[in-house]
Amino acid sequence: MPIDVILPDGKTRSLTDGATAMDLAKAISEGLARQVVVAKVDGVVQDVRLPLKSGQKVELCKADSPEGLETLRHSAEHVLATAVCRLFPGAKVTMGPKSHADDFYYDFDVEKPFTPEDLEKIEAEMKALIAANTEFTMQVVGKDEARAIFDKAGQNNEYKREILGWIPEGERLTLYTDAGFVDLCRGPHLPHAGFIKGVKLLSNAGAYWRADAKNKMLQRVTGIAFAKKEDLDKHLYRVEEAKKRDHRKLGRELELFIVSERYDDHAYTTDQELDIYLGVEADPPVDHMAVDRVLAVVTTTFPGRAIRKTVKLSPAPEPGRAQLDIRLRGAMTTEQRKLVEGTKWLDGPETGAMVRVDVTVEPHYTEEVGPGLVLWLPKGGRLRAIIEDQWRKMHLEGGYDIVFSPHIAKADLWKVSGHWHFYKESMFSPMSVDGHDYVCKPMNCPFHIMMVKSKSRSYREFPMRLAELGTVYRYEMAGVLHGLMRVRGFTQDDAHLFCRWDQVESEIDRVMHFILRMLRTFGFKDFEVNLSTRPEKFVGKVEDWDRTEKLLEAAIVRHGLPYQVDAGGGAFYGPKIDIKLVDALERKWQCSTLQLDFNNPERFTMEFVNAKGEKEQPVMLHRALLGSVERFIGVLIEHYAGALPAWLSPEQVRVVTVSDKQNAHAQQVSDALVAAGVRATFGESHEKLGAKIRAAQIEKIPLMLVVGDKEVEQGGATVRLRDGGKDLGFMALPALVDFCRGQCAIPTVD
RNA sequence: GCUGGCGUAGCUCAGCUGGUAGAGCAUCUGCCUUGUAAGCAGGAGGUCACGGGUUCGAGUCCCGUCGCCAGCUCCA
Repeated sequence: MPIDVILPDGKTRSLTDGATAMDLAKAISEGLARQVVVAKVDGVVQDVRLPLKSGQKVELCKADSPEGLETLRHSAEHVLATAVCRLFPGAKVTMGPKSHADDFYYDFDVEKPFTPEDLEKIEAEMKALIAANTEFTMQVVGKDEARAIFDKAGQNNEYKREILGWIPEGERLTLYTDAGFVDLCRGPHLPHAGFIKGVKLLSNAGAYWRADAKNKMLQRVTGIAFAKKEDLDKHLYRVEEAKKRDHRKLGRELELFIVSERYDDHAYTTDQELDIYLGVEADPPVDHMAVDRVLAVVTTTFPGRAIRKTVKLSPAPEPGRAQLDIRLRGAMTTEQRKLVEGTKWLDGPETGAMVRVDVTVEPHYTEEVGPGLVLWLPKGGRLRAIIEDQWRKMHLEGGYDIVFSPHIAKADLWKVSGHWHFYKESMFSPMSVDGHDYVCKPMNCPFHIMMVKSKSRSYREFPMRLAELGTVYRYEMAGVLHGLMRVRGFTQDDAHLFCRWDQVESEIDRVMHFILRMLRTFGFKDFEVNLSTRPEKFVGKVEDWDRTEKLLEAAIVRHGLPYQVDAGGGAFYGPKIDIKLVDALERKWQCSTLQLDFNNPERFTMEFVNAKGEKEQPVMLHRALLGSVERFIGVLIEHYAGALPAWLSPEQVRVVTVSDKQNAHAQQVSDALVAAGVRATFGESHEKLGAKIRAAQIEKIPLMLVVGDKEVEQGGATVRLRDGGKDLGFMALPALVDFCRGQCAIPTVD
């Protein structure tokens, strides 16, 4: 019996029963059949080898379509696994990623980590498999059959067994085989590997089995594949370009900021106190006994010495075991050092367990601020001040009130909010002040709430919009720190909106508009939005969630932005939208966020008096536009490759002279510009003009004014633009000032 | 925090199987008086991240600590 399928143009086509998408392609034309790599059946990607059913809508996708490219990368991943199995017979194949939208990877369990040379060999083997147009064959089997096939192929390993275990008994599963390598895989795959025209292995790094640090570390090989060689070249070019734009490199070169620079070491002297840090991994009562024992040893070894101790307690690594990590900082004699340094074991009735004690001695202290803490140098400080001034100006115009709160506060505030319980580990250790724990603030919200609570509020006062450039401190794990993008002290451009329910819709809309206006001012044009909805664990009323999720979605639609819904991806306290900006290299950065909060008003028992004279709880919204000022500046630097628009440039105009005969005039030009509000400089130099121009160009100063005898005589300067190296010719002083002011004007966006 | 790699002058980097610390740029001092991306000469700059070990001898080999980089994980 023939079946009828519907093509994208709406026409139907008759095929014999059991016909596949590949059969359909062949029925249309041989040329198409050679190009098609995957089918989209009723909107779902499906392998071209699978049979179609009558009435299905079928779209045939070529390798360069989004669906085709994803399939191609997925297949490249299997070619990678094939190549590794061929070159490293002992390698155990585990798993690749769920999505193949960007790069692909495969994790392997191997004896030794791969070296860069290994990667080259693997890539060469992959290219050979691709050149041979290695076919993928598919079989649909039961679980027992699958086990037998893995055994036969010599690819039965504990990982594959575990993966097989996740599949319900009795379910049919698909296996794909290429060049003798068989793998359990949902598919779909390319007809053959020859469609992969550009492939490159990018890196090799550790990754845990099932992303759990308790599991074995596997070797993850990551690569990228394309349907055209040119696309690969374009991609590699972009990677190179990203490297050149790295804000850490430019930040140093342009003298904007430094992060965790280290300079000299200094030896301690014996009149300085001895600093002891005890990292204790033990369960009570062993922990305290061990600490007491250690401190007893230290006080007898260093009699009369002032000792400052810090103790950090955490649970034992496993029951019955305990470990102490002790760091001693301070001056000491060689004998004292020999007594305390090294690995020791404490035992005996007091501790009740074997306790491993590792003592390290640091005889020097170092000139270093600390990892993830930024020093803004004069030029970066200027940039930051420009951004913050603009931010303040726009907020005051936008109906916000600007507030300030301290950097430290009692930990109680975050106990009230509930964050202490979940995020204590990510806060800087509390400091004890007059018997109370104080912490560096990890967020600004409690302060703003307390400002609202500072007197009884009437419904007439809402909405209240409290904005603050609040620097917060979070103890991020050492491995995640990255330039300005991920730091331990950063400034949120935070604001909290408090309003009545009847104001929520308009407030959401206002914020959306405000976010776009702010980001566009900084020169970003394209945005993507993510809407995160109610997760399984949540606080508040379901109807409030549903209501506000709809309002958020409506606001996104009203502003005509492309968006995705992350169902169940919201924080426990409320739904949110995140706005990603797209930079010059088409990379996406999430900076802005707008979030409902059904938790804090409740926990902080916030209320206001409504029109009927009743107590009512206000609605709270969090929002950030730039996200973190530090990170935003990092994004700006990378977006503009350091060549910031004139209004953001720390130095907007540099006056350069042909010889030092013109110095006096150059200084006058510079002074006139400064008086007109332009950040202009002039500095004497014995270099030739070319060298001065070069220096200004490297410093990425947007405007250069050249002054020679001619310009002195005519009372002006010749203008050169950084961008394009353009020489705009001579301008007399009044026109010159106007021109520079125009070039440096802050862009207006509606 | 975990795995791997790295740490030499302000910056970018040489420094071989262990044998007296180097270059370019920047900085400083002179000379040159200069026309749109590098004039010339000279000087100064380093406990080779820190600590310990092996060795007659360590920038080099080994161990530990700190920091950075890539990835994992995390991101209120």
